[in-house]
Amino acid sequence: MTTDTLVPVFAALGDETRWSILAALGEGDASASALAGRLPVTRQAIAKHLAVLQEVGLVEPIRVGREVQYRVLGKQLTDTARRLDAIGAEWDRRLAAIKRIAEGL
Amino acid sequence: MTTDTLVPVFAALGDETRWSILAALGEGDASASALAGRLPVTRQAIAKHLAVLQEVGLVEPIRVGREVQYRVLGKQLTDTARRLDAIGAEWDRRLAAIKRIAEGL
DNA sequence: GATAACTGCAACTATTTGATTGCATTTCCT
DNA sequence: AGGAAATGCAATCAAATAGTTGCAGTTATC
Repeated sequence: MTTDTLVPVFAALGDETRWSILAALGEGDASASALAGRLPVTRQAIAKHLAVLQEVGLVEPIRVGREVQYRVLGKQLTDTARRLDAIGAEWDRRLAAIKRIAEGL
Repeated sequence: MTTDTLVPVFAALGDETRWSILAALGEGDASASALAGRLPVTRQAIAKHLAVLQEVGLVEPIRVGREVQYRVLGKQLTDTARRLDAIGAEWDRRLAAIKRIAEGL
């Protein structure tokens, strides 16, 4: 289990604007144009963010006639959460082991 | 529950070099100089990364004589994981509700 | 007390990236 | 068919950031 696939997901999640997009999509699917109506950035900026989010599997495009709606994918978030939790627990486990050895037990 | 405090943590985690620092620290506390011996970047670059990681609570400085050792904090990672999991689950819950309404149930 | 090792600060560079404007293209609807 | 609304692509700009070098300040150790 490497962090190769994990890091780009965090990079994607490390931007406020992308979170506001995700938050909006969390209330229902929407197109880039529709999102541009609600957020203080241009449609093109939103389109780029959506491309980033799609790249890391946080969002999925759905063609509906002439527009492309985007759906947020909770699974990717919960999967990422599980991996993070495992890594954090592993750190604490190892450091506790080192401490035990240092105390000569 | 806002994402204000969450986003900087992700921004910090969205960099490969910082992960290699975290991975090294996961095997035991170390100073910036010690880390510079193992990683292909300068001590000063590592110092900057450690400052970022400390800022978001992923790492903690421990003064030991003339050097400053850093310890990785698994709790911050597991806490972040819980919040992520909750958000992802909420998205799926809402979208399922919308789908039910759309189907007229 | 001198020297060596470690940390801290500052200036600078190059790359990345978030955001914009402008235009071309596709697709629906009357 | 023609107009309106949506997406796609390209060039450009400014700010953020990862990285470097150089030097000053601290703290052990001999």
